[in-house]
Amino acid sequence: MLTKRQLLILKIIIDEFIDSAHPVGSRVISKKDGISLSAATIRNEMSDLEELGYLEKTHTSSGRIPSEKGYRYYVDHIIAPTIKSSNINIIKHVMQEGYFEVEQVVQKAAEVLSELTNYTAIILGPEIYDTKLKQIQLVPLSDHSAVSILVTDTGHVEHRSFSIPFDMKASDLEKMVNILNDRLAGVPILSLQEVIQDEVLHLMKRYVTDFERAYVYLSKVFSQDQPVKVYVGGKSNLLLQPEFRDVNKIHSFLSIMEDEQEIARLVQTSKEGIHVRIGQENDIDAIKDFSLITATYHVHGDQKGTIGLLGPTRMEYRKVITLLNAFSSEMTEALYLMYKDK
Amino acid sequence: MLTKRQLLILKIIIDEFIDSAHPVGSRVISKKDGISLSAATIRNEMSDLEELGYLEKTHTSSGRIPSEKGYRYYVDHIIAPTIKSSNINIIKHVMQEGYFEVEQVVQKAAEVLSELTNYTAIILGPEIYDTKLKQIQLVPLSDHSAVSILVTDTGHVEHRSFSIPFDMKASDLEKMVNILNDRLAGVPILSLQEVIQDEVLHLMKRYVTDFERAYVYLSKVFSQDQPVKVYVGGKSNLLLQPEFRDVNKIHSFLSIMEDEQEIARLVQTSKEGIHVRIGQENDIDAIKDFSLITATYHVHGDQKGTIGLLGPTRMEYRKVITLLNAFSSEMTEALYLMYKDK
DNA sequence: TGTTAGCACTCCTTACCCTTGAGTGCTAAT
DNA sequence: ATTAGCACTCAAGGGTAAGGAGTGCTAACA
Repeated sequence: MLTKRQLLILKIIIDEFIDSAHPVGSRVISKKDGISLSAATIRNEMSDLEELGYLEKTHTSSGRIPSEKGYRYYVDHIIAPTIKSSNINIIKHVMQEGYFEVEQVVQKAAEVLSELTNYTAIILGPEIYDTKLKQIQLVPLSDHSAVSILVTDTGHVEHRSFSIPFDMKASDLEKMVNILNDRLAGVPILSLQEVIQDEVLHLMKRYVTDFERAYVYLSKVFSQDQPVKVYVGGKSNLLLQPEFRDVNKIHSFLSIMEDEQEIARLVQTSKEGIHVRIGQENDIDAIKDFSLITATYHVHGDQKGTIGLLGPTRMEYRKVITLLNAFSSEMTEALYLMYKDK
Repeated sequence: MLTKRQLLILKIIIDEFIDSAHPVGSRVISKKDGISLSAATIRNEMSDLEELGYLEKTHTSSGRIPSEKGYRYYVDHIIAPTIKSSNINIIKHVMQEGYFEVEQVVQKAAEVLSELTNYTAIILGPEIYDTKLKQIQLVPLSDHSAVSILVTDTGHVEHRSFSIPFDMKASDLEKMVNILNDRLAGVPILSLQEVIQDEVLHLMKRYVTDFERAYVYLSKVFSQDQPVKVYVGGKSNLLLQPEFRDVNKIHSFLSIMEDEQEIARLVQTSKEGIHVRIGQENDIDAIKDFSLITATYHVHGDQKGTIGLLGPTRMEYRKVITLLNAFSSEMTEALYLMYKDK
């Protein structure tokens, strides 16, 4: 257990390092307001804190920088109790500007979030666990091609073009769509394939000539190729941080950011609420010297989305956590208003 | 007019510099195959070429690097005659893997193109000049909200959610959509607004109660917010080039790449075929020390798209032009096959 | 007249040394 | 328990010297 004084010194060092990115020396601390100790005393305390694993040195005679354990302690015990979900007006304002699409809200949130922090914002669109099919539409484009359109009860639209076998009758196609609409409306998106197999295929067999081949074409419509949508804001913002003086680091970082599904895996979490992952705590090697803070938001009660900020381990934890808290609830509210009568 | 020997030397210097990114000295050239001149002679020629504006020095006693005028000459007179649109098999293979969406073809092309060159690929989706409206659909989600869906004759789908005024009758809404479909099917997307104003509004006035307010809501559906779709592949690839040793350059480059509409403006051109823009020739300041090579491709004869590669002025012009030629025709063919019966 | 060898000169790059300053750890005094 | 003092360490920056790549010019040569 740390003494009150060690705690204070640890806090000062981390705050200072977060601000300046330079190792913090004993003299700087001794001059701080609220500190009436000499540099020598501070040095002793710092030496103890290093032995306990909360601080590190970059070389023998350098000042101290926080270790990951230090950051962890800082997040869990020093700032956590002081954070309150502040309802910043700007955010409320931005989030409720009368958008009509989830996409817009989420994209805007990512941009604003990144701008406010200079870190990279990553937002996962609402998951589709609980969305249900509202309607299937089929728009013929020509004799041999058509677009199929799926609409969910949340207003999300998926579409896909496909070819129609040469000898297939238009009337059969129509029958298929009718059957599908009749049977599939209200079915959760994730169960579509299953319900089709169990309940719809035998019906189609009865009414539709040559249905097997037709189904091969239609089934493409139901294959989800993109499980979650990923929105990223301010990739280049993060590169302003002094941590990126090294060009190789920039490149490896950007390579990761090009793979959306990798990003999704990175951010995804089962936990509710705020989740802080510091350095090595991250699952993916490539960002083991970054910190990632995520929060969840909700649409319509059941659908969950994730909103996160990726920055250097030397991150403004307090600010980011406060912001994420605010965004999480504002987004939930904005999306609730959008769907309140659906 | 350059002598044959000057031409040869200019070509060697540019080829060498493209390859190594280092200034080229007279000795290196004198040792090349096909050169039986001493370094001193080469030096005289180089001096002349510099005076003519085709070469530059980085400092008084350095080797030569090509000037932009040099690159321009190289592109126009040295390599241009030797380029033939090679039908590389890999490209054909990649481009015709049985995609069903334009999006997929274009996105894939951007990725492959960047991978083959280590430059950044930028592709503008087919322009909508000539696409026509196929159908408008309205899917009600609840009493007070609905999704409207526009399908074009090329299978492109646009959609938008909107709220329904509380006191509006469902039957009125249906009437509106019927009128719209009846009158707008086959109308070019770009003329939609106009045709609505001229031909549709007075019809609606007759049949639909309180149509003015309804129209306010519906009109949102017809506003194009994204004129062209932009696909980018391999942003980070380009950063591997030695030109990016300077971190500031990286940052300014990435900032540009975040603004899709800026990119679109950058790449857009009215010219058909291959178009090479070297350094200062580019419209936008931010990339005045890059080169941009673009080619056009076609969908369905009339729609035009642009496909481009952005790299350092020290670009592998020959390779890129050959590749773009090949991709341009392969994409045109792949997209033609997709739509041949529409 | 075109080509070439030779040489002095320029400038970049790298290595090395030296100095400076920030910071530590330890000891002894308070 | 705290602090002043001091020796020590290391990074960063400036200055200089050596090495090397390359040029331009001159004079000789074919």
